Amino acid sequence: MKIISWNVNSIRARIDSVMTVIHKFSPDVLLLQETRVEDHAFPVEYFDDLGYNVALKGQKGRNGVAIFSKHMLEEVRGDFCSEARYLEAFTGGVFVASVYVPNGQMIGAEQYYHKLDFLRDLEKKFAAFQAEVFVAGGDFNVAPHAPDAPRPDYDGIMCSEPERSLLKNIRDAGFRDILEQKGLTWWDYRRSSNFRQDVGFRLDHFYLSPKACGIFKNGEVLRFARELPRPSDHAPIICELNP
DNA sequence: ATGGCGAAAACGTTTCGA
Repeated sequence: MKIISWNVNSIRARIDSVMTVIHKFSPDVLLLQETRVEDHAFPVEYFDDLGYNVALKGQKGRNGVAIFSKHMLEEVRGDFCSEARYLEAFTGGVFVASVYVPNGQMIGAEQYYHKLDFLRDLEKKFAAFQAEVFVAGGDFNVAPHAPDAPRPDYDGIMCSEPERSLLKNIRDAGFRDILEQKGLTWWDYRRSSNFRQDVGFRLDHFYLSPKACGIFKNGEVLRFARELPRPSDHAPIICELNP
C-alpha cells in the first residue's frame, strides 16, 4: 500500500501538480494539508474521475485537510480540534490520519503555546491507536533534529526544545518517524536559491505505530514536486507498506 | 539585519504561512 502526504498550500492553485503526482505514483491513499478551501468548493471531481473516495475537512481560506483513498473510507473523524487541522479514517485495513500542526508564529507568541497544546493533544490521540496499524502523515511544523534545520545551531521556531520534546514523546510512545535522514521537505519561496542550495527544514513526517512498522517497506521525500511549475513550498512524502 | 514569495480575502492592501 502506498500512502502520499502533501501540504499543497491551496488545492485550487495546486490541482495540476497533485494530478501529476497521482499519475506518477498511483497512491492508494493521499493525505492533503493546507487545502485552503471550504468543502463545497473543493475540486473533488478530479479525484472522483480517478476512482478515489473522499473525506474533507475544510474551512474558508486557511488550513484544511483531506483524505483520498482507492479503498472504502470508514470511521472518518475530524473533531479532534475546532480548526480544520486533523482528519482520520480507516481504509484498506489501515488507520490513517492527515495532520496539519499550527506553525506557532514565533517562540513565545500566543500561537506558539497553541501549537504546544496541539502537539500534547496529538500525543494522546496517537496513543489511542497504539495497538492498531496506524499511519499519521502531515505537516508537523517541527524539525526534530539538528540536520533537519538550515543550520545545526538553529533554535528558532520549528526547532525549539519544547516543540522537539513533544514530538520525542510521540516517538517514545512507539511511533516511528520513518523519514529521518531522508532529507528536507520545505524550502522558503522567498529566496529561490534556498531550494537549489537545499536550505530548508524537514517539517513533513510520517509516524507509524509498532504494527505499521512491522509492515513498513520504504519511505521517501518526493523532491521533484518542488520543481514543478508554481510549486507548493512543501514536497510530498511517500510511505510504502507491504500488502 | 532585513526582506524576500505566494495565496486568499476583500481590497486596491493586508494577513498569514514557517
